[in-house]
Amino acid sequence: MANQLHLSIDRSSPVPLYHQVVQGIEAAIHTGLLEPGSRLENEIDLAAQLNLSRPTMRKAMDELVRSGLLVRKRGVGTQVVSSQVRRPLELSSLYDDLTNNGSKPTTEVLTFAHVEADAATREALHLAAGAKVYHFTRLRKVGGKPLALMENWVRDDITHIDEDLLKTQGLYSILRSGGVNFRLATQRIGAMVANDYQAPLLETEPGSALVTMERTAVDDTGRNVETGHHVYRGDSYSFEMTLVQR
Amino acid sequence: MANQLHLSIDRSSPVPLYHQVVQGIEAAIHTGLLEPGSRLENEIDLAAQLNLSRPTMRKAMDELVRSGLLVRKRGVGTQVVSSQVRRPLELSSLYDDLTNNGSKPTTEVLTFAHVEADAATREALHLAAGAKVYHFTRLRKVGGKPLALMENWVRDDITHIDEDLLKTQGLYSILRSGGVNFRLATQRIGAMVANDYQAPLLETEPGSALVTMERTAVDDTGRNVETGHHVYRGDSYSFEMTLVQR
DNA sequence: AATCAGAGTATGTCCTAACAAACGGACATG
DNA sequence: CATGTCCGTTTGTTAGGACATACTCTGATT
Repeated sequence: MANQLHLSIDRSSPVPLYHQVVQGIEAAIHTGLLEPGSRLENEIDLAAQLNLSRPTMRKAMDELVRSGLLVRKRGVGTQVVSSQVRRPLELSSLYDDLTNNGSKPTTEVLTFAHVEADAATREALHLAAGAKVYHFTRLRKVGGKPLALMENWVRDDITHIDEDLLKTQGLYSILRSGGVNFRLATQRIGAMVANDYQAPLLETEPGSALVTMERTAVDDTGRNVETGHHVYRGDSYSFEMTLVQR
Repeated sequence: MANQLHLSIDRSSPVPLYHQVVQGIEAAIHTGLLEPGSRLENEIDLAAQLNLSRPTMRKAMDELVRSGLLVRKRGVGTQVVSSQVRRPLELSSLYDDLTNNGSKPTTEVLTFAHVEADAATREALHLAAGAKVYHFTRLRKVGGKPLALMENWVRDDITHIDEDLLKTQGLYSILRSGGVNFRLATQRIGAMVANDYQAPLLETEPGSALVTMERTAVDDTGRNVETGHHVYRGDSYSFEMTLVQR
């Protein structure tokens, strides 16, 4: 039970100590060194072994508990959560998701415009009347098979966007390059049936099931940077997430 | 700018100080006392005003940042980012959601059985061959209108469950009364079209859009307590959540 | 006048220290 | 034998201090 996890802590690294611990324990869990259900040593001993203070050790474990990898119980100890914990739903775009999975997505830009924002967009992005936005629709395919139809509105005072850029990069990657630090996003997931416009583009039948997602993303300065309305083929996409009780 | 938030901290309360601060600031934001975009005073002054140490104040603000209500920036300060931040997706059941919203849901129990678990269920709940589970399907209505069709499998070594109980209480409420402390859940959200079995029950047409959700919930001892497959009417239900970049 | 350096400010990280509360098992008691 | 009480263990909460780092603004220099 006294699982010896020999992590190496680099005090000269710019990476905070607690985060090094997080990465170390995550790695130990994923490589199977720490088995699901096994108990960790207590915080104080672990901290002593790594020459860290208890608060630092605790902060690391806090993160792991939050992300659902560990479970703590007062008076008992801390153990690795059993079962196969999936990647929690993070602030990432579809493009990120797919490239992380090893697929190679392609993007077609169906429409692209730099126009005055309509009322709904102004509301979503908190813009004043007369402000302009980039408005475009894209079709994303994986392995030649269409997967998602995406319509987005992006404020134009962040970075320049054009059609060529959108073909080669995900939207979030472009915005991050433009200096945007995303902090949070609100999204809503639902369902609809494909209409006559969507069906041929997604190479499916009108009346087939689609997953819908509406999302608005906010950056660290509080600006609502982007809002979008996406639909995914219901037979090949679903949202998977891990919820952690706080 | 120096927004005086006169919170009252009760040191004799069993509620931790940092959590009292969280609740106080949350309340201030929701009542509009703290406006979106406004800057808070710095951590040290706030802590001093409430007679708290900086770590305690910081822990409170950490939680608010995690939940997406505040945004911090080194060298600058902390500000309210709110806008219309919705309730994040928590580990709650539909019944909880609805009762919290003031609606009055009713539940019909369509089938109920105490049976040996099939292979898929044994895998989902990590049960040994021959173990028995409660298996039941329920139809949930709000205002007389059907909203969700739910099929669940629950291990039987937790608490007794019967049909009458399910009519009057949500499943999670029953399990919590049985001593289960939920810690995390993995869920997957997708879409499908209603089939001939689902459509009449949900009082909709075959071929209309449904939101699907599969969920497996884990308690604090690492047991997979419950797994379920739910479908919701796409025209009246969607999942809303706030994602926070860590 | 434009640019760069530095002071000031606020959050970020890390430490030592202490007490509280819950859990589980051992032990004593009826 | 059953039940309740005590105690050691482990996490939970809180304090107070120190230094690091990033950002903003101002003043000095070119």
